[in-house]
Amino acid sequence: MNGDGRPDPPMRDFSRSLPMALLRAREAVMDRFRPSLRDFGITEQQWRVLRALHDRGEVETGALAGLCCLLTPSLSRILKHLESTGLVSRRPAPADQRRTLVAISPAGRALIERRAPHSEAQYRAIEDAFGKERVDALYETLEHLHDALEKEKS
Amino acid sequence: MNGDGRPDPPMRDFSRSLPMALLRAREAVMDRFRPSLRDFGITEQQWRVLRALHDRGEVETGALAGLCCLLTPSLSRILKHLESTGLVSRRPAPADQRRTLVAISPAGRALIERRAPHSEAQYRAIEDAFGKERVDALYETLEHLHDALEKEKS
DNA sequence: GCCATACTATTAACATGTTAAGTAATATGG
DNA sequence: CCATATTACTTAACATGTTAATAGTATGGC
Repeated sequence: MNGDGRPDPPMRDFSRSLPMALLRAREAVMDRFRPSLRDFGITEQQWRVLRALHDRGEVETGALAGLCCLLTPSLSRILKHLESTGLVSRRPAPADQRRTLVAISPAGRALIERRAPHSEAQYRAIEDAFGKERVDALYETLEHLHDALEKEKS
Repeated sequence: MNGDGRPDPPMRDFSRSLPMALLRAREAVMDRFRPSLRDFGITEQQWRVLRALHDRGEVETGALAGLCCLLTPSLSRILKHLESTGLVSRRPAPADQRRTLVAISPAGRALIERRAPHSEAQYRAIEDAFGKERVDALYETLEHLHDALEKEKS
C-alpha cells in the first residue's frame, strides 16, 4: 500500500491470471487421463513422444521436441528411457551426423493401440460433461491465442 | 493397422489433444512472463505462492496448495526455499499443531510491488495481440470446463 | 585444406511434478 | 483413557522443466 491506502501498482486479482486459468483447466483434464497412463506405466510426456512418432514416422530430435512441446534437454532424457525400454529407436542421420532420427518400435505401437480405447473413452466423457461444440470452440480459441502470441516474436 | 489397412482403434489426430492444446497455449503465454521472472530471480511457482499470500494473508499449507495449483510435496520444497530467502514465514497453527500457517514477509511484498508493473505490461501486450474480449471469454470458458470436470468427481 | 563460426544434441545443476511412504498431532470409538 | 484411524505435512525416489555449458559436426570464407 502507498500513503493513500491504495495498492501502489493496481494489482490484478489473483483469479485473473491467464497461466493459472490455463493450468487449472489442464489439470482438470489430466485428472481424467492420469489413471490410465499410470496403469500402462508411462508418463504423460512419454505418451506424447510415442503419439507423435506413431503419426509422423521417423523424426529428428529437434522437430520431435517441437511437436511434443518439450525442451530438448527433457526430450533427451525421455528418449534415453524409451530406448532402454525398447519403445523407440535412434540412429544418426546419414546426411548430417549432428542430427538424430527417432522412430517408434513395434512394441511402442502395440502400447499405443492398447491404450487408445481408454484415452478415447475419457475424451467422450469430457465431451459429455462440457459439450462437444464447446470443446471444438476451445481448440480453435487456443490455437488462435497461440498463433497471435507467436506471430509477435519479431 | 489391421488387415483392412485401417487404424485398429480409430485413433484421434495428434493435433486434437486437449492437454497439448492447453499446454501449447500456456507456453505461448509463459514465454511473455518468463524473462521478467528470470530477471527477478524467482520461478513461476514461487511467484504464484507469493501472489496468493499477498492477496489472502496468512493461509494454511493445504489451502495454499489448492490456491496455487501445486501438490503439497512441491509446495513443501518451495516454502522451504522461500523461507530461507526471507520472502515468507511459517508458524504452527495455535489450535492444531498439525497445521502450518504461511504468511508473506515485507520483503516478499516488496518483490511483488517491483515486478507487478512488468507483469501488467505483458498482460496489455497479450490483450493487444488477441483482443480483450477474447481473453475475457477464454477465462470464462476455462472456468466452465474446470467446473464441469470437477463436478463429476463423484 | 584451414579456420572461425554456427548448429545439434547432450550433459549438468537446480527446481518442480508425481506417487508412495513416513511422521507427528488430532479425532474417534470402545 | 487407550488403541486406532484420520488428518496435515514432510521426505524420498524418480521423471520432467529450465537455463547454462559442453562436445561433436557441419558450413562458409579465406
